Amino acid sequence: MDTKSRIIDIATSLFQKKGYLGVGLNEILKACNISKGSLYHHFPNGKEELLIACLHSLNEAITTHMEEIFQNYPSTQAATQAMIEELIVQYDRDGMITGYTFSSIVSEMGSLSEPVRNACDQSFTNIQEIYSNKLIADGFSKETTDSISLMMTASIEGAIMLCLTKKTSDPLKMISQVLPNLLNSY
Amino acid sequence: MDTKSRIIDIATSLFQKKGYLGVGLNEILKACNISKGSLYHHFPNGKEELLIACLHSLNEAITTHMEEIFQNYPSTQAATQAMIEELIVQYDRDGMITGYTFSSIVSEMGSLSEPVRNACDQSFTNIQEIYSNKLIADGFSKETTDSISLMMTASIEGAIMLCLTKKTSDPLKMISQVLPNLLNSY
DNA sequence: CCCTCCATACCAACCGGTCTGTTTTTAAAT
DNA sequence: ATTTAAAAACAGACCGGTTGGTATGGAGGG
Repeated sequence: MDTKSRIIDIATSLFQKKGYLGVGLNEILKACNISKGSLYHHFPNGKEELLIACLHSLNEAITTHMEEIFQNYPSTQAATQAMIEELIVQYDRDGMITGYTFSSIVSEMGSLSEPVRNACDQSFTNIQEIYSNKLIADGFSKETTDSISLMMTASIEGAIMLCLTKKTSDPLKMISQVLPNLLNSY
Repeated sequence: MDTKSRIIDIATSLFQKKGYLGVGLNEILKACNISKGSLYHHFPNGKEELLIACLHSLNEAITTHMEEIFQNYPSTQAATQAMIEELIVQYDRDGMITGYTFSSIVSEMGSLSEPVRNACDQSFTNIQEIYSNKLIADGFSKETTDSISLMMTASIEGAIMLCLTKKTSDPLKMISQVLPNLLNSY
């Protein structure tokens, strides 16, 4: 794997763990075993450019992974539960959730950097669209689809936040149980 | 108002806007028009002690405010919609939501400082309990109450995050429309 | 020879925090 | 009521360390 991709991968993980401001350049350099010159060769505009590259990479990883899940399950409900189950397994194993959430980035940088905010916006939109497509396939109306997909995006994101706060995967488990009720209520 | 309370108020707002690491001590000092000596007189353990004081203050403000709303409305549904409406008004006016969310703090500091994480946990628990009490009063069963109140906490928190990301209050509006469906599905 | 890639020394700015000294307030003693 | 001592509150210089970022130079392959 080439250096640039390795930097992005490692930095992505670090940013997700500790937030943008929580990670220093030196920490990234050490984790990647590279020098400052190398980093600034691949990312001439510095840390923020790296962050945006990480967000794009993360966005693609999430999208492809979710699409794979949503292809392999017959209904929105089944796919969603499988996806949440994966998040739970990952949390119980690693004590954190990488490769899905970027709330920390948004809340830190959303008001400071438009490019960063846009990248996060794009990711949320993609996620919600995956829900929407499956809901449409399930036969829901356009309006209902918009409502449910947004509710799913928001509640799962919120549940992840609650898991990190409460140091347990219970919130995600509970959401996974509640979402079917929402789907059946339409 | 005494100096210490003023520091807490101003710092709380700054922390919510820019996150913990995004605000420097000097910025706080300038905003409060005080000196470093004064700050360290009131908070001998420095920045983190100040943050925790802010979280406690915020927790109390949220709790009392929500309890007031939930007393003045007959049902969970009405109270929740009124509360979300307030959030929307505030967002459309100020472009941000202060006095409710602390996701930024959790995602930055949750894994670094146990006291901070505990303070945030306490706040989430309090919020959820306000929902729960009203739901019980509405006649929901204990189990159902736990599910719904968690769903409400998570989805509203997530919706706030989406509002900040997308720079529109639409997500909160949508959640406000969807939540009644959830309540009626039990 | 040039261009990609990397390494390192260096920089000003800022970080949170400490220290010392001064002002202001409080309260007890006369 | 006045004096006085102690304590609370505040001001600002100073500190080591770190931050993100730059400039320069070298290695290596086409």
